[in-house]
Amino acid sequence: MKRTRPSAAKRKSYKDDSSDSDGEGDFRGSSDSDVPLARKKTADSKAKTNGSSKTNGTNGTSRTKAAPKYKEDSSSDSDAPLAKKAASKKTSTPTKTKVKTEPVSSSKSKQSTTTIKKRGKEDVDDKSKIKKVKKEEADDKSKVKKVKKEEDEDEDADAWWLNQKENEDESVKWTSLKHNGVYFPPEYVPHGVKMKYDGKPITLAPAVEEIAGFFGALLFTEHAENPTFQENFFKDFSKIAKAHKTSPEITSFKKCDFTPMYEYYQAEKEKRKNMTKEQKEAAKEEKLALDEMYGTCYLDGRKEKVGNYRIEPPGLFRGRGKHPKTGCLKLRVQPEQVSLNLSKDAPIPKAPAGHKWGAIVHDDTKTWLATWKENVNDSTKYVFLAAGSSLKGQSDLKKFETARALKKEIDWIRRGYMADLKDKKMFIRQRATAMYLIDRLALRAGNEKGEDEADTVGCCSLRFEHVTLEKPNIMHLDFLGKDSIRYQKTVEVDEQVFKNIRLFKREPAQEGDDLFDRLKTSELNKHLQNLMKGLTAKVFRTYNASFTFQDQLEKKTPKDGTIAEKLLAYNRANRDVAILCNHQRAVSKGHAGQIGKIEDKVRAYKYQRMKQKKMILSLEPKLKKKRPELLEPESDLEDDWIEEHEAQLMEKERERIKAKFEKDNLKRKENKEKPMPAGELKDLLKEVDVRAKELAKERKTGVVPPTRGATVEKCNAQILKLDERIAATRLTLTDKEENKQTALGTSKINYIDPRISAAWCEKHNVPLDKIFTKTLRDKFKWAMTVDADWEF
DNA sequence: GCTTGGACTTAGGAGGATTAGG
DNA sequence: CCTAATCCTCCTAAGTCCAAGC
Repeated sequence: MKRTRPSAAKRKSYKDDSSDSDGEGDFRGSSDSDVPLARKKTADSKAKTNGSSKTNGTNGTSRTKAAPKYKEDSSSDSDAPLAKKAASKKTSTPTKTKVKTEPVSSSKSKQSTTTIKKRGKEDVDDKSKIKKVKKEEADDKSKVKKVKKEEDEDEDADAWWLNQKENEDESVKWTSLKHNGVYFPPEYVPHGVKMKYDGKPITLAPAVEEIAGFFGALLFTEHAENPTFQENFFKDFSKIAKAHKTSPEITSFKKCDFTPMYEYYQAEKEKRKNMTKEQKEAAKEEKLALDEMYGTCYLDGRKEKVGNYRIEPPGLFRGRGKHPKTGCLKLRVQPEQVSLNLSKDAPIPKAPAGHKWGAIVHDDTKTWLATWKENVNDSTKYVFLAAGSSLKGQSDLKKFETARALKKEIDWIRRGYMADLKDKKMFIRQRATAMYLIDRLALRAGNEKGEDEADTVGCCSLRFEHVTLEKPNIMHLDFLGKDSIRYQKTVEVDEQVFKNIRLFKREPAQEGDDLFDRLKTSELNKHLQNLMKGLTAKVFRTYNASFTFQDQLEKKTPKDGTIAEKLLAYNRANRDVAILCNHQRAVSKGHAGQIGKIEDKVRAYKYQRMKQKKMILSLEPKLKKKRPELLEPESDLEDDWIEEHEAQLMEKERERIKAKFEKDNLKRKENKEKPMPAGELKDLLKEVDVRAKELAKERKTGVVPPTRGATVEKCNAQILKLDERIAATRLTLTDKEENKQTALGTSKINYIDPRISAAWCEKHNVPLDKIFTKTLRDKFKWAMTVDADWEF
């Protein structure tokens, strides 16, 4: 069942579209829609949605709890917790979106600006454009250059992008398809390790042991600690245990102790790590053999890679966020459940011994090779071709061509929805407002979701509690999006958008009610299709991502920079896109430590700089007046730290001397010379002690006597060098900090037209493999033949 | 029409492989 | 050379969108 809006049925009765031609006036009371408790979701879940930002979470729960049931809409503007955010206000063009999330975000507001500022100039004939697109589309395709012959000579026949046939029936995906079926995970091999129940080891039948093992392997992970996960797991586990008549019967999760199994699997892991070279080699061989057998197929006579040919092994369903079914047992898939798709003339692969295939179909309008139903969510699983296959490549190309088509239409489309923001019909207003958000903020469409899924939203499914307003036109968004990733941004929106959202948030404003209460993604997409063939909500994401990337890349690339500098620019442009699309990753567990290390490095440089400065003063005391900056203490350099740092330096020095001494002696031995006496080493080490004392004295007096051969000039040069190093290290520091929770991969793989990257590499002489891994080069091979001047 | 589910893209994390740094 | 950090691949969940089915 769908998790339809609580008031879905009632909605009609009091908010019928036919009655709202009078615009804002129709938002009347009818407070009867009582929201099911199930709706009591909060946005603060999901540990990985960065604890740091959690603290200032302005989302629904806290405020709605306290807020009066029917508050004046104005109250939402002046909510206390938001007040301080006003600092983020920007007095700039209304369309500029200032995104304010984590510490550093200046770059991203820049990009939004550019995305936006082009609009509004040309005035165009709306309808005639549509026709034009088609023609241009065809032109663009022919522009794709002939392959410069490269390593792939014999693969020329595989270069589907060279002979793209026009007007081909798009629904037919292949004329011939042959493959070897799918690979099933090996049967379970019992290990006999006993879990404990009520403190005592308990014997389990293999089928039960296997499931206990699933949980045991996850012990001490977030999943195993999650109560929902435990509950779902235990329900399935105890049922199976009961069917196998364990004694005693397993009835209480609390009495279960899976640690023996946990330890067993840990040991297995360790074993795997310590495999000998030969064993590793053998494992590789095995994998290669499987790849050959199942990983390849023939599509229209061409050899192509299959993606996920392994049937998913049984295990515990690991739903993300607050998935109600997380922890449920995912059963082993039997061949009888699996259907294969191949051509009529293709030999039918043999099913595993003693088994039969569920069905054999010959559907040339489908790209899947195999499919089955999964038991937890009753969803369909597929085996598809790999990302580098022609089929995937073609749809990738099509996707980006649609996004490019949007680029040509975007101006009038934007003008259109901006005008619609004031439409009398509430439905149209909501639609326009949603389009605005999807376009400007790159939100996802936001389909309705079922009750037995995690409560996450996209644009059309936003609820009141996800949006708060702050006068004059600031909007705070805080909700869980796909994969329960938190979307938390503060943006400046168009005045009319602000007014509309305030209007949508009017009574009966209750937590749980939809912001866009009469808009569905299907209707939105239908409208988009009318504006442009192939246009759907997700195209805006693709378009904005690729456009932003190209734009930023152009601006950031230093024309005469080194490759490394250019790559930095590339990654920064990439990051802008990732931030736009809210692609996040968990902050790695070592992050804080790594930052600390780099900070220490900066401090070490500062320490050296301090020494140099003082040395200058010893050389030339007069400079105290002329260059007072020499007297200024370095920031962030505490006495305690210096002392410790020096101790470390000395310790390192001693280590170094010892190592060198031993190495020298080894050499002498080889040369049949006498080893140096141990006394020699002692003397060397004594020098270090002397140096340590000197340093202690310098610390006390603050005077650093010049080293041999030191001059003011040399010291100045040193200081300059240190300045540079400090700046550079600081840069990596901010870079790292900014990157810690931003994942660049997703946008690179799915949103950024690879031809932009290919052209850029060509233009700036950057080797392709610096930006695309082998798999990505393979996935994007259709895009690698563009000229340096290709434009998205 | 409206719902349901099929088919395909998009998503982050796990864990192994590789590279960098000490 | 060894270890830690980073990169890359695999895995499968979770979206989007559309068309079938009522």
